[in-house]
Amino acid sequence: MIQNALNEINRGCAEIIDNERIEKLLKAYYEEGKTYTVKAGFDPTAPDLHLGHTVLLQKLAAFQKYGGRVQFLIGSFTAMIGDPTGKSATRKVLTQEDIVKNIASYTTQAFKILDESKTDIVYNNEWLDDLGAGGMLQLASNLTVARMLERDDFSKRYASQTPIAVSEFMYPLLQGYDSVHLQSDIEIGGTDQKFNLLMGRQLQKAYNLKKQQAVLMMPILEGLDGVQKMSKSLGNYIGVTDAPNDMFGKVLSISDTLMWRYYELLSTKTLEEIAQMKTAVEDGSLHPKKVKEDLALEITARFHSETQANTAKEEFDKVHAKSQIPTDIEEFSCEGAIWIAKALQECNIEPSTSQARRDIKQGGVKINQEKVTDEKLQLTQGEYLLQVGKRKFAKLKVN
RNA sequence: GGUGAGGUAGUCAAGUGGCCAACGACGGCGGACUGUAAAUCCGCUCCCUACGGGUUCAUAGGUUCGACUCCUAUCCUCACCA
Repeated sequence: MIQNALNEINRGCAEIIDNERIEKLLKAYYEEGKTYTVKAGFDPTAPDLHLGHTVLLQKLAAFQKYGGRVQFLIGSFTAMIGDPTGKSATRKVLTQEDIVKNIASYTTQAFKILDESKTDIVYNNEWLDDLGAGGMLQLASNLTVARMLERDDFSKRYASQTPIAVSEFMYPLLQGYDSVHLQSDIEIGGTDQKFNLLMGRQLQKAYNLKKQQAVLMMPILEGLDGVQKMSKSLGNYIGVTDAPNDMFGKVLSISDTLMWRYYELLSTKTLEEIAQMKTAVEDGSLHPKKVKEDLALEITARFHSETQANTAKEEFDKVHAKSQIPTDIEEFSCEGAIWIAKALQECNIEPSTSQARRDIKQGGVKINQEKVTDEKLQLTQGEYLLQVGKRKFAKLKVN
């Protein structure tokens, strides 16, 4: 039993510090029914979660299955500083209203994965506000500037003379202090958080807590391109709130190699099942397309519903595999005859008439499934199905 | 504060008086192919009812028949020195 739980908890992890502690906690749960706390911090700087965040959430959910109580920590205080991790410039500071708004949409999204009854949402301003200047100084005395500058992102910024606000130095300390206050047993975060996570251990010791938290680090999920980390600013993300069709399509667009990584970090399938699929694909008995479809279905169903996921699949097959027309097409209408290039522009499927002409010349424009060859074509009264390329559609009614 | 270099299309980056709507790369778009929105190959890539016209190379003026290219001023960026 314990071994099972351990396996599931270890799955996909990049690094675990103090695995023994985790084992002991699990043992105490199975033998004495004692629960323990697992802390994860979330920075309410953006309102939307993407699959990269859900890697952590799913790990938290795994802990919940085995006696863990999640401390879902909202960095309501620290958001005002901005985490310097991986950043090359001082971050913009958020206003209180922004933070409140972000938190609300954040938690609803998170509870699609987490068990709400085993989760405590905590806000770090509740105790950090009261820390006071004295407490702050005491806290800061636990760390030397030299150690702080050892951090890659800080030293790079320092070397390149990019400004570092002193307040940013406080960030890891405050995050670590959260662990002191909450007396967390385990903290999890991304590998890029290593410094901050270890600070929790160091501070717990400094503040004479009996046990130091174990630290579990998850790898950073690659984005759709398979190279850079998934992030909104890079545009290579799958958002938790993405429409079913988009979500399904985005998963299918990843490469076959990346697909296995997503399986490991995002799927609820067991590692054995995944290994079996992998062998089957390698010896040719299973088609990789099928495997990827299953993944897309699983992920889409998690955030929407099984029915919606299946609809999305059908829709995808229809449009891409069989090059048929999608179900929902935006409709436009206009008065009087209209020039084809102008019509495409009006329907927002071409940015300019020049681009429209080019695409017509190249045979990329279709009306009612028929290729358009005449770039001077006038559309007279009637209804038309306009198409540019394989996936831009519009319906136009000419009155 | 001083000195030097530079600002060119979505990005990077050529072009140093007419051959420039401006080489090239990436990206993007279209086509072929494919299980795929991957890879590969081909084409396109400022706007305009368009074999022609219009507006571009930080901004504003100027020189010239003609300027992205020369001059002047302004704004911004970067490097070195202090």
